[in-house]
Amino acid sequence: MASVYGIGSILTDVMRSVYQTEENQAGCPNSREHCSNSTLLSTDLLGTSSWLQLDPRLWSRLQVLEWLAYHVEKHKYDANNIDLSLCDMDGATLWGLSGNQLVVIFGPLGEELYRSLHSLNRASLDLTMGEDFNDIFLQGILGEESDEKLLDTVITWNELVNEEPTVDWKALSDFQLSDPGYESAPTSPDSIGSSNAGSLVSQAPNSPDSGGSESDTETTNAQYNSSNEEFRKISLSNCKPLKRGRGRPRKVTCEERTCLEGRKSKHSPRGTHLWEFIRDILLRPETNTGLLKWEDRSEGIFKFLKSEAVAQLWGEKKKNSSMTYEKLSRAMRYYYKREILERVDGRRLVYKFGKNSSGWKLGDLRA
DNA sequence: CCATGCTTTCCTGCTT
DNA sequence: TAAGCAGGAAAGCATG
Repeated sequence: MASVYGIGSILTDVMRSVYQTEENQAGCPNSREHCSNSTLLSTDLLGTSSWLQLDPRLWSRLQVLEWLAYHVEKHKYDANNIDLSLCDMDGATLWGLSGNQLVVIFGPLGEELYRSLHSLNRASLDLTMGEDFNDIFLQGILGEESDEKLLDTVITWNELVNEEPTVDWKALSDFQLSDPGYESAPTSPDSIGSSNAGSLVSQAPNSPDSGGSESDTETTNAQYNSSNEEFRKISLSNCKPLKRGRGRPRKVTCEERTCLEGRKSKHSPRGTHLWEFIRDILLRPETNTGLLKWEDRSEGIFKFLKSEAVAQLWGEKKKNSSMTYEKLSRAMRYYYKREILERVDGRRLVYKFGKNSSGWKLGDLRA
């Protein structure tokens, strides 16, 4: 059993190995830490590391190890509790892991690692994008139960195929990076989905909620959605909603309701609002494939280019296949009163963010 | 259980 | 004529 401080030498070896690999692959890149192994190991571990200055998702494998070593040292954590074979990942992969996954891998230290990772990211993003963006990113980390199941699944699969019980980081990464709650919500086969081709989520008709109110239900979503149409057919025959004059009829049939009942979030933070959904499509070019465009970026004026497609995406997000632009626009009009949106008279499909909206201004993103 | 906020649905009338 | 807009009414649903 290695001593508490044994992690130093163990990680040193791993880091040296990674360092050599990276150096061989990319030469000796730009920074001091890549050019002086001894310097890196002696000083960077504790406090002045290159990882500290970077968004964690941009970390190299080496920087991930630096970061790990720093926390192991800092918390005098027993290195024997860590399977170093699981530490070989870059920052993007690391970022994709949920808190539970980090605990599974790193034991009690996982919690601290998770906090550290995301506080670092918050600090980094605060410099560049503003709080709203941070919230969006952080909200994507909430689907822990399903993540844990996925982790189990991946490990079990590897064991089944007689490999070392290592984690398929690529699979985990793909899942996580495409799963971050609301971040990846806008996915549909004919619009945004193409930009996410290959991800697990992009192939599913729905996507999680930014606020987490749905994010912990994703494990069951695919199951639910795959049988959704069947539920509809069955329910039409024996559980029709009662007729009424005006107002909102039941959206979910009784079977669907039964199916969904186990999916409620225990602690749903604020859900995603429509205006935030719209805003984030506008702000994220990779998901905005001709759906919306800025008419006047500085004034917050934007236009629907594919109104029905946006409505479909909103419907997907809200698990509502009957969403239309007409309904969506009604919700948009309610924002006028709350001054989240302002009217743009005489222009069809054009809206303007109001003073009670946030996160879209260029100043917000830079502040 | 209740109040509240945020939609969602339906509707009528109007405008483009 | 179709599509979109405006806004009232009523209901669903999550949350506190």
